[in-house]
Amino acid sequence: MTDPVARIGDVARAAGVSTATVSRALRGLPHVASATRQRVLAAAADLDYRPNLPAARLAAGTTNTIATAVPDPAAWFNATIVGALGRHITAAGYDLLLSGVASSDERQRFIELNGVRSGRSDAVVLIDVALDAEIASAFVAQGGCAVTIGFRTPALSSVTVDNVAVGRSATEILLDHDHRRIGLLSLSGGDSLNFSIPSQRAAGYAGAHSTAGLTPDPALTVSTSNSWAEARRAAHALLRAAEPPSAIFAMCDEQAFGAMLAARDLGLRIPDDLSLVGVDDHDQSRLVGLTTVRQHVATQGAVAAELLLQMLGPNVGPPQHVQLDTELIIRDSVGPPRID
Amino acid sequence: MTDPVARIGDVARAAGVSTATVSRALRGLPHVASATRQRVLAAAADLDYRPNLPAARLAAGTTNTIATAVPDPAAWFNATIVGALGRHITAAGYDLLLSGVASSDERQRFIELNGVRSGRSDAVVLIDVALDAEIASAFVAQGGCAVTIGFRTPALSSVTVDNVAVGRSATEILLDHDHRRIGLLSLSGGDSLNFSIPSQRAAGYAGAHSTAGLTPDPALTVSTSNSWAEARRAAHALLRAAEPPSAIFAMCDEQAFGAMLAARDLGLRIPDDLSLVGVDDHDQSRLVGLTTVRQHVATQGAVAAELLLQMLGPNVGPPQHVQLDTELIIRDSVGPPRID
DNA sequence: CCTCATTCTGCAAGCGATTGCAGCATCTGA
DNA sequence: TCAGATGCTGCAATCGCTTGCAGAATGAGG
Repeated sequence: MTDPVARIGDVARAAGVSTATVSRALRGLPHVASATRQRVLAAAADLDYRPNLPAARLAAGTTNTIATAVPDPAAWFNATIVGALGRHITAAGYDLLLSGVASSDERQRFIELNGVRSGRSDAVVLIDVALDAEIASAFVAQGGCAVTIGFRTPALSSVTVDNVAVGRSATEILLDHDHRRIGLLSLSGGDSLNFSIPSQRAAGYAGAHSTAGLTPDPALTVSTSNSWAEARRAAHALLRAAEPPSAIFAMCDEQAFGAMLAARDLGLRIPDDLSLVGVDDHDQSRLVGLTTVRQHVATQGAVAAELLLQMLGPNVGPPQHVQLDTELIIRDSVGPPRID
Repeated sequence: MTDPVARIGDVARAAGVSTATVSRALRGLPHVASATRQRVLAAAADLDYRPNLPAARLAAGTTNTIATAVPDPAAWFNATIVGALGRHITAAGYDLLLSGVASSDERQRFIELNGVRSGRSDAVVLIDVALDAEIASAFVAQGGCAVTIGFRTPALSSVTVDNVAVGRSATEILLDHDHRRIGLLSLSGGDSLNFSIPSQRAAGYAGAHSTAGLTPDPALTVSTSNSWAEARRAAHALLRAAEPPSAIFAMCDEQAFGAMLAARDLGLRIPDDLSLVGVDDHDQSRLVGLTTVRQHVATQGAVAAELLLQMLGPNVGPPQHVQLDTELIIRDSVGPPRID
């Protein structure tokens, strides 16, 4: 059962060289005669040798692993980013470690666990899991390497979108259609992950209002998770209030889907009885004709990977912050308010 | 910058004990006096000590890591499973390594990379990435530990659903509504990952037909990926054929969404002009009123985690195969065929 | 033919934990 | 008070690979 697996020494013996040479040959390092390299490769193949990773990592002091913290790995947005991120870093020879980080305790734990000191990972990417500037600085001071997606901390590289612009343009299209009571389905991020996106989009929402000389009714704002079921309940409540909104801005498409369900429950047609704008441009948004502010999600993962690989490369620079464009995608969920 | 990080030796010195004792104390092993343990914990906290993982793994010969192979981590089904899986194994103190495995080459590479010998992971879970029985046996012969989700190989533990029953019940409801030309949107799995699910569901589709004394028209079957865009094109073609189907059975809800789009493109109403059944019970299915065969996706991940942890425990048994129930969820996408 | 530069290659010292075994206290019961 | 348990600790050997340094071999130039 536990057959003796080949070690580097066995390969060395078989090839008639030292372990040092085997190590170099197998990793394609220079200073190995090509004849020798061939011999080593043949011996390794012959013995079906696999280097032992922990040993290599211990000796080399590097892990070739990138750890990701994700509030909810099953959410479309996160899954899409992780997919893109994984594809890129895997191509570069890194492993992807995935951690669900749903609470600030878990976030704290994640940071501690993945400091350079533990040798668990070479770098870290944080998705939507905002960090105190202080913790971030401490992290890099210890040699930590990180990029954040969805929020920005000076000390860390980041990839973001302009979330106040997102909130603004979503609100504006509604305003432009003469809506005056616009509900806001805000996003609650886990418990207290300092989730900054909702407040920024809300700022855009408020900004658009004030530009139009209006003040939004605070009663029209409710927070829910990105689950459509929860959003549905919230929208339901909103729509059955004494003075219901004629339109809803949902901070993510999944919430908008929930709002659609609520509208259907109440016999409201979209956009005749209720206008709706979301954010993300979820795969399914097109299906249901949802007008939304698209952010290029997979691209965010790809860019993050790029930043990471760059940081892990030979010449490190200061943290970089890239902000991606967003665009309003007009479909069929926005129209003029119904005239009663 | 590279401040001297604390090693186990530093903690030992600070606590006035040996590294052996520190190691035991920190891991909660027995045979440590509680006073000593306190002293060690205090010293460790004081120095902000983190064990070096590669070193620990090398010495202990165990990695506390589980590697997952997933064809497409961004797909809803996979993301949901990974989320559930991750939650459970993280709770048990394991790390989750995620690998996208889109081709059979990558699958092969994944297996090689994650054999016990490499010390990359303690166990492996394969999602929808079927394996030759031979490779599977070789894997366990070398001490590999694995559970598969979505397909079954004798040598490995597995969690599955009865996919022919799935195909059968989806088809039956259509047949029961007097549909006689039922289109089949089949799933093509990457290139050649031996993706067995489509053929099983297709068998159920054929079986239901023959039970009813019918033979399905092969021209009504088309394969696409699970992208709704691709499914949309395929359904489009199907519906514009000379003799279009009056109903479509889509092997996953995402495909069904694509079919819905196609129907809309062509001005067909559901279920008046076209009936539709999917599989999965995707989050959004409810939103669009899709009748579907639900499989409990998150549960599959949870059960897989359970099997894994059990296999990694002290007493290993033979591989276990658990098959989860499915259920037909009736919504609004199935009706009688239109009478021309 | 000699010297110097240029490649290769091997030696051996780490990397930072874990753990079997032996040794020393302390405790128990007679 | 003494023998035998029992409970804590420490010693030191490992785990398997990487890498700085020095030595050997080869080639080029004069």
